Amino acid sequence: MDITEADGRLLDAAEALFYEHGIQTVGMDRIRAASGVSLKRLYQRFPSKDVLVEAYLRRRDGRWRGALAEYVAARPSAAERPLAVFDWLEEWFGQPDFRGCAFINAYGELGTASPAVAEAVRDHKAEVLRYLHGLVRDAGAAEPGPVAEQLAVLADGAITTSAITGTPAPARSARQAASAVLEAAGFA
Amino acid sequence: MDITEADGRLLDAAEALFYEHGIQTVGMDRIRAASGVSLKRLYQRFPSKDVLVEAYLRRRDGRWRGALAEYVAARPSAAERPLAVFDWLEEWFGQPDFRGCAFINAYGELGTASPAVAEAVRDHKAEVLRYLHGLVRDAGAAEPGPVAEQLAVLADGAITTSAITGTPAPARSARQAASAVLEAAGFA
DNA sequence: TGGCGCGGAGAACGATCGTTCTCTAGGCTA
DNA sequence: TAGCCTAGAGAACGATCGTTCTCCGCGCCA
Repeated sequence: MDITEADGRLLDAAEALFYEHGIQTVGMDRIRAASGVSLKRLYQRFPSKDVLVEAYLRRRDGRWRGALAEYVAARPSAAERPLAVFDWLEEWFGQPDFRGCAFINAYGELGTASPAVAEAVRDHKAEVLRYLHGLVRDAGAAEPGPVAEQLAVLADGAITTSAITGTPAPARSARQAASAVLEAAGFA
Repeated sequence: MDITEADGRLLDAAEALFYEHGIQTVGMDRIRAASGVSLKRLYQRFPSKDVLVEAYLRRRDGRWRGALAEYVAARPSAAERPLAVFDWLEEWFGQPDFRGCAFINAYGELGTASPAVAEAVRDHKAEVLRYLHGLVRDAGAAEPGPVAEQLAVLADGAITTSAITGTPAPARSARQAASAVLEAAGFA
């Protein structure tokens, strides 16, 4: 097993365990067991749990936004792409391992204690907002900023509400609200 | 110090510490120190940390919804009360100790591990939705259900977005989106 | 006044955690 | 083949946590 494979297995195990059970309840030894990578190697690649947690968040950020962007980009017209975000959310919410936003969860758990985690979470949310801003702009909005911010609020609200209630329905509520927001902003 | 005072001091200390630092990072001994109640008494009143956590969440639920309802009820006309919710949120977000939704944070941390916590969180969100439903109904909506769900999503989104970005601005975004939702539902 | 029970302070206990250390086996080089 | 470097398995260590126990002093009742 070379180093890149070990990194991948470690991050895969960390992501699965941290996301499902929270960060503090998952010990390093559990990640070793799930990944099959020895503890020595683990600490060679990620010198502390904090570093591993930040790496987990940053890799998940890239994958998450990549999957969203890929789904949305498949829509032929730019006008329907902002609402497509909420269709993607609904699919995500229906997956059995869905447990809310990894970043919001991490922030609630460690936002006070770990500046690195807090920054990774803020970066993620900023990137999502930037992405929504582009979608809204390309859909033809004169002033995309306020609309993008409203869509970001709706997306975060849908994620947390769905996580707690256990149903994908909030995605549809958020989509309907987003539709009202877009209509009020002047483009249907 | 009698029992009701000890309970109050314990719950005050637990609420301040759990909300600010998260639940797992705060030990029972820290709650003892902050409350001035001996460890023996603490365990007499709350036989385990889980019980204390649930009590913290349930008391906070009542206080939080009470404060919101009091603020909103001061609005003279029922029609403006749904939007007043977001004015209250904005005031809350501006307070220095604001750190997001205690229930979402607790759910992210312990939702998998503690069924009692998960249930308390779900109960809180259900009560908030019920409250919003009443506001929307009293404002004159023919079908208040979908509108109330959209407002609930907006409120949760505003709370988490504000917690992470550190500004009260998402309350205004959510308010504007709520206004669009209400307008689209037929009552301006 | 003398014994008794309750409450407080804090030590103690067992478990767990993040992190490091030890020991050993195996593969590469000369 | 002999020596050495690496890596893995897992013990070990120090800290912390939830929870319980010990010890002591103070107030109450006969």
